[in-house]
Amino acid sequence: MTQTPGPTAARRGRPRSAAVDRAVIDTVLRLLTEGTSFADLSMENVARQAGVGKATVYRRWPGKDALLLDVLAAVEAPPAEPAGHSLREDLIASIEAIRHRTLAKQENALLRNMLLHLHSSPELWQRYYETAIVPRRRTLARLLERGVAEGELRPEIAEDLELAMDMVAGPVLYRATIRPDLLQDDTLAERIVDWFLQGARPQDGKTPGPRYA
Amino acid sequence: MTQTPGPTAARRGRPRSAAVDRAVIDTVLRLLTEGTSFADLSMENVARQAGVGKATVYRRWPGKDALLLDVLAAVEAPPAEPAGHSLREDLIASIEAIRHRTLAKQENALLRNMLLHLHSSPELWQRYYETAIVPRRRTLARLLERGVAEGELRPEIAEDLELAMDMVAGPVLYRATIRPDLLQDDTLAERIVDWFLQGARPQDGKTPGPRYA
DNA sequence: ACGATACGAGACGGCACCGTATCGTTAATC
DNA sequence: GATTAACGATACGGTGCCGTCTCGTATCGT
Repeated sequence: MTQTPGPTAARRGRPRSAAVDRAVIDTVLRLLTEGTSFADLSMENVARQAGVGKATVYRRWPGKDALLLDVLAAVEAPPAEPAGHSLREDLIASIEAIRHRTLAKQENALLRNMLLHLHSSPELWQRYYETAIVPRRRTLARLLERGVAEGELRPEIAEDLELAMDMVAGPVLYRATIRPDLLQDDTLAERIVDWFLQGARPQDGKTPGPRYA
Repeated sequence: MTQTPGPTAARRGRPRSAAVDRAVIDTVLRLLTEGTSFADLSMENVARQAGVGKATVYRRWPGKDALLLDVLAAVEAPPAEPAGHSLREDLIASIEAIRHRTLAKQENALLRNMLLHLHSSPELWQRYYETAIVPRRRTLARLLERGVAEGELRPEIAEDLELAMDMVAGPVLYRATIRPDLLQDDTLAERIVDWFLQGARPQDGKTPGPRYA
């Protein structure tokens, strides 16, 4: 997998079984979903649970980090791309997608483990970030840019798109990580987006603006 | 510590050294700050680093979890309570406090470790949540309630105070956990609060409201 | 058929940590 | 000064994982 010996050259002998790769990766995902942390994952136990020889695992991956790298690559990128109706509806769909994704045990387990290793394993984090976060974020960015272009959002929003994205996605992601119990609310995405838009639309006439007491 | 044998009864023999408690807890905090995760912390190494006998540690705490419980209790509750000037300024100070706290390595390490064990160690999470999160949250809640009472914020905000708090604190906490690189901006708290207030103030006249395309 | 390679199973030595016990020493109370 | 308990140090047996290696078997190219 990570180190296929011959490229596409006529390889001799018995070929590697693709079923083994799947079995190992599926087992890791299952264990993570069941609450095992990265640290508690052992090559030994993974091999045992997958019904696979330990040497077979080491033949494919030199160690746990390399295996985890492939596990992250295996969680498929989301199709997403709401790109449909009104800005409001698309934003709601986008936030709702985040909410649902982080409610799923597997995604949640991956996220929490990756957050712990954000600093200690930059390579792992990089892979996770680009697989799981960047696509969603790009979708959201395009939505906001379109909103600005069509005059539905204040022009200043385009100047710091990162902040705008965090203003609308931050609340749900905060709950996803710190208060998962408050994530059940089905109307959450809608209420967040409406609130966000209230401060994001062009001001008609008298702008309230920062008022000092 | 967790299990002082005699209450205040005239204890015989050599008394336990308070310096040992501090040395052990300080060592744990140091190791965590240096990047060691909860899982990688071993009683053996903690004792060694603290210059303390292993049995001495076990005399105070039955295991790692009990020790960590006391470590969490040792991070002092913040005085905070801005309670000063305008609503806007108090909100900014409150958000800015969150930003600074999560920029500190020790707080950051604790937060990340706790997030991973949110589900697996509810007792630990409980302690951390009440020590580190609840006080800040209560301050923020009082601020918003006061804002509503004085007519600076829309009355509906009082109906779901949790959501309001997450709307204003979510963005910075999102960055604290997932995008620490975007947390350096000194004007961040101010911009978030102003944006938040723009959607949180009472609407004068024509309310934009949800607009469908 | 035959050589090459992957397979599951598991033995191997080594290592870090677990939690307990045993030293001689130290600092309290009686 | 005798008793009592905590101290640092260190040894103890036990456990789980590491990464390598060797079996006998299965599956491919030639």
